[in-house]
Amino acid sequence: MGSTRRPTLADVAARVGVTPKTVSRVLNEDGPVSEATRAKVLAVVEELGFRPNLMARNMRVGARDSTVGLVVPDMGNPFFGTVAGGVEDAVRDRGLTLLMGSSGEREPLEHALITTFLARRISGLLVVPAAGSDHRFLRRERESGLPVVFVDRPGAGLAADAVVSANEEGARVGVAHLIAHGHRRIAFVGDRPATLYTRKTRQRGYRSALEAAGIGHDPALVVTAHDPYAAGVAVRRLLALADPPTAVFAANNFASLGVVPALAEAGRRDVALVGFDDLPLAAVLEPGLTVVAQDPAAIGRAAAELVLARLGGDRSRAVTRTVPVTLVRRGSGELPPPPPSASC
Amino acid sequence: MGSTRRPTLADVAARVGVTPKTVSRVLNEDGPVSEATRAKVLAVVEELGFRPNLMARNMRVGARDSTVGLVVPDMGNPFFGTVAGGVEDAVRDRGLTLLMGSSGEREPLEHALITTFLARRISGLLVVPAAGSDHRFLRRERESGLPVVFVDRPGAGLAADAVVSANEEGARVGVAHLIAHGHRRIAFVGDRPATLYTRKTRQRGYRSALEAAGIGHDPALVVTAHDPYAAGVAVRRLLALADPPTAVFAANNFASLGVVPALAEAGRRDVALVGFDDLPLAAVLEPGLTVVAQDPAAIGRAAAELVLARLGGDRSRAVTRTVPVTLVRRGSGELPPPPPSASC
DNA sequence: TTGTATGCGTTATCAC
DNA sequence: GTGATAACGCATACAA
Repeated sequence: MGSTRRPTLADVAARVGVTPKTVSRVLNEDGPVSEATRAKVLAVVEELGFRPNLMARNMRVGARDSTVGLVVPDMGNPFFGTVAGGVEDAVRDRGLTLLMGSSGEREPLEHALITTFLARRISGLLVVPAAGSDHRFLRRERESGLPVVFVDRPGAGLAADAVVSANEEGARVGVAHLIAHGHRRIAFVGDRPATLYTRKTRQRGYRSALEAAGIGHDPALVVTAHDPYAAGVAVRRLLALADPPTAVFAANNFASLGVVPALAEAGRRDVALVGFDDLPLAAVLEPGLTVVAQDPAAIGRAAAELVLARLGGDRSRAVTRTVPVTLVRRGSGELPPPPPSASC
Repeated sequence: MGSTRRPTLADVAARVGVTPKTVSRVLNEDGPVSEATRAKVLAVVEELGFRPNLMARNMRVGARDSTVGLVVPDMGNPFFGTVAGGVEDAVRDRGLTLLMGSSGEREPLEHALITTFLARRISGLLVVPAAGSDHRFLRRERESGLPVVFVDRPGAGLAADAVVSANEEGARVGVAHLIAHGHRRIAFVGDRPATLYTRKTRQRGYRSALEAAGIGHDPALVVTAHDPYAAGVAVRRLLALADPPTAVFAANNFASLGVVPALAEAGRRDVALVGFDDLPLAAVLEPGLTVVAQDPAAIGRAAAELVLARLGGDRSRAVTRTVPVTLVRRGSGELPPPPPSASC
């Protein structure tokens, strides 16, 4: 039980009465082979259920493994899952397989995962860098030709390709949308840590929209929350301000997930809301949630294509691709501010 | 450029002035090594940035690759993403890496993916079988000792371990919950194809709850929908029946995603609803969506543990593990039926 | 404590 | 057309 060794090239060869190399030739359509032996080989391959061992094949002189490694913070997050799907789609046709792991947004785990991938001699590396992680240790690899692409956020300490969403522009568009509907007191609920790339760029978009409209920046309206609960708390606090916001920009979907119920529970259907990143039930809410939607599948595909291009010999300098976002109007972002009333 | 060959065991050995085997001993803490050479080896390993080649290591006599393969229908689905996360967590500590791919619920793709995984000589295989796929082709592998675990749905044509949710019981509990709140006309919105395992088992639970309550089964209340849109259409049709349902059981989250907006648009806040599988915004809806929540991370972990146990030598017969589900009350499932009125 | 011989399954090279 | 030989990077078994 559990011990029937898989057939090898040599087994097939022996059974046919040729050398392994001939079998190899048939399978890889390499050198010339007589039609007779060719047929015989294929027959025996079928009979024995022979499958070439990719480990052995990839171990040829200097060859890399036919895999690409992908590190994400969390596979359960549909954003990263969809990114991964995009990567896999783009990579599969080239005979590459996806090696995947999650870092839990923790630098040590990310590092360990990447190290394992490198030990496997992956053909390309795609990383959604954890906050604060440093990729200097990848320099040697990059120099020796390993394609590295940072996804969703740029990496640090390494000149490598990157694919990101149009974060700043998306936030600007989202906030400008609220301004266009008459709002001037607009809160920003962003991720923690505040140094996170997506947080910073989106906040920059927020500020630039305000500036473009000649609206002064009020630091009291900018809050940080790392989960829905914290976002809910933050919103309640905002609404309790002496001069509260009439609109909220939720800079990611954890923020949206907190802001939406907080507004609902407070019975504040008059507060406008635009979220960054789409949610499955966004259209079902009342009002529907207006969002700046990202395109995670496109991000994954773009990242994979960069890896493939590098693998194909593209030695040009590192680029950053920006994937467009889309404003999806569903109601919450089109609410007008309350009519100006006599201040108490 | 791009051609500095990675250092090998031999390179390190040469630089230290010992044989490769000695270096190997140091790295694997195998045989005895003098403290002097040990230190020297480690120094050179560091200096050269040497990383053992896992491909080569795994190619030892009869050894399998230190990976497990996971095939899911769709990585963008947070359910499967979370399953994958559970698998990875459980597997990582044992030094195994996750090889992942999505089948798009299509049998040929699933087959191709598995074949590739086999060619890589994975140590274990986890599959969420696509509807209608047959796994007879895996018999040889199973017999030669490859651990195979079906996830979320049992496989066909192969005696292998499986991990599934408590589908039947969950549906029974969900429907019984509606019955307990006074409903007797309860619709069932299930997946397509109706032969899908999860569809069948959940429908069985639905029927058994009805039977237990002495409620006759009305085929007109059972509908099939494969996406939110179809589910919405189906619900509208149900509500237009002469004797419409007062409650709906949505047997998966695509169904919920269609039923919720359909009820909202129809202004039917009086229709009770219980969904199978949780949704991120479920608590935010009005009323909150009552669901039978699955535990995808636990499913992934359980599946991985089965693989590990088999890898550890467990040769007992194939088992099916059932992961419990939980009824989460949020409002929609606790709505009473409308008071009986004179029929028109 | 360290070295030698050998093998894993495949492909490259060069010969016949 | 086909074969013999070496090599990829590491580990196992046995010697020294």
